[in-house]
Amino acid sequence: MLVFRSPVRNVMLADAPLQRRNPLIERLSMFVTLGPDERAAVEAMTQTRRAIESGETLAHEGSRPDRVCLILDGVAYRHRYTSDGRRQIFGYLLPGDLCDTKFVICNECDHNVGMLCDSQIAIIPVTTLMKTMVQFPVIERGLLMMSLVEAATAREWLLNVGQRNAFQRLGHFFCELSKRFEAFGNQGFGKGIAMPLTQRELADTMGLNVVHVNRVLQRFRNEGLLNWSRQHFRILDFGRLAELSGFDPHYLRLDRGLPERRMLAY
Amino acid sequence: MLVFRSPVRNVMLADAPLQRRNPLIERLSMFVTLGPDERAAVEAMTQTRRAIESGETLAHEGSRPDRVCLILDGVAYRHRYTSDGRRQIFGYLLPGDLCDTKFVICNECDHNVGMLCDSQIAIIPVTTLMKTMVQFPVIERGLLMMSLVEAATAREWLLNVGQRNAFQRLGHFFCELSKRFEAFGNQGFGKGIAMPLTQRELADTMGLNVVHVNRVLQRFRNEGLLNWSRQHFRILDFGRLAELSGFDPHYLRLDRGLPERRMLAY
DNA sequence: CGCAAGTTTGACGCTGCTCAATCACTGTGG
DNA sequence: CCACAGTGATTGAGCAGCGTCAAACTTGCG
Repeated sequence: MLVFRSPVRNVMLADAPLQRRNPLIERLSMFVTLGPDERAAVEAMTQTRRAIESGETLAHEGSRPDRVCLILDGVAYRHRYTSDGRRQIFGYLLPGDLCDTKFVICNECDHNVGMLCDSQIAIIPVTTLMKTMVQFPVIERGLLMMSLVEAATAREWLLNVGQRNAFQRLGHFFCELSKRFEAFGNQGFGKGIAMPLTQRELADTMGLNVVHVNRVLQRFRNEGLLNWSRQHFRILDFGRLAELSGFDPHYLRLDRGLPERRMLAY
Repeated sequence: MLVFRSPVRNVMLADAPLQRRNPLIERLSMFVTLGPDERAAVEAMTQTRRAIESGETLAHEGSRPDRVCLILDGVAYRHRYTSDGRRQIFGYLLPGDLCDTKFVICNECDHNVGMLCDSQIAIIPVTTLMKTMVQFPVIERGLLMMSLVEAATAREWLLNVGQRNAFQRLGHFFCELSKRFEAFGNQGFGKGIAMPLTQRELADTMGLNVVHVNRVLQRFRNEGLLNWSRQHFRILDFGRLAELSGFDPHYLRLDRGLPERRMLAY
């Protein structure tokens, strides 16, 4: 079995040094067209970088952060615990995602953001972010779009957990992840995607139990739909998996992204 | 059995004519402090009013609206159907709620908004909304806060559906509704709350089945926690219900609202 | 090598779903 | 005034999807 690191990191390192690519610029370019000034502004805003270890917490429920973090490389996850100790995962942050524009306005974080692997982040002071948004409305619009996609994804997850069975839930989730990675131009896509999740995380994402997740994953394997192993997955028959699980990528709004990205690639 | 109409309509009609109260002003005042000019602007923005019947659709999935609707009186609900015909309800819009600021930016509606009873709405052209937000940043901030609370509520629902059993889900939902109504100063609160829902809607909200919802409602009744009958409910023991269902109202951000509202009450 | 974390398996049972019938209430038309 | 239909609530029987518990196994790592 092929072993590789975070696919995103892979791309970054293989194609160009981390310093040369800015995932936030790429992400914003999926929704808006950035001019040279705007790119420079995003670049400037994301200069303060920092390594962060797996398991560390980027944002604590109840805290009042004065900065926003950008995932440059790695994966984070939003989550919260119930009073009786059950965990629900609300979403995963991939490179280019921000954590969290909203706390700035709300003044208070209402859930936790933890790291799933050793990662690189950029730290953006709130004041800098604000100034940049005021000066470049296009950037503001792009950030707004990003948060709207996140909200749409949250609705999709609610529908997923509320209305679909375990098989469909997991299928839908993997389709979504796969599309998101694809949109970043992940080179390793054909061979599989690395995602630092355990079956525990999958369970807490889908409102299921670890044992049952395990059994559904086996069914995926037996039916030739998907292989999950050692935090790597590979969808073998995307069309069928999408159909069986009712997946429609529209809510991710990746459609506009593709031509844009092609333009960015020179 | 006491019979009354929509409690909100009730309050409106009993306390002051609809024209005298603007639910959007009240709602914004929960998050920001509006000056006389800003109130006037909100007032001006919401002049175009219209009656709308139960069952009508305010927004269609896939449509590209050029206006935003404000619920003045009545209840709407956001929902979407899966490809196999199951419905998930994403949220309920009460007087003061907007449907939908986000579509403006996204340019496309990703779910439906339907009316649960005969209602009154105000129609705000997007251009007017934009101008008002630019001219009065406080209003923009208030609207942003409103959409953040909605996003936080969506997360709470995901946790609810993903991690809690049927009893807790329903209990949590009723606690939330009750708190939201309470925040509007609903006079009939002590006697019960009218909410134009069938058990079918409750089921599609909670990711449950109608039959099971019915049985849980009976259990609430038998345990002296809550009465639900003919689209009216009355929580008999809020404290216990909240505890049993793990409800913590923090995510609704009503805390700031209370002193504000008191000031508004003269 | 030995430990810790994660995965896999089996047995068992409960929560919640399906199907189907009945009841209660409301509005309609004759 | 009553018959009737439609909608929603309620009930029962039966069962399956998924959860719980517990143990074994596998993998990675110091």
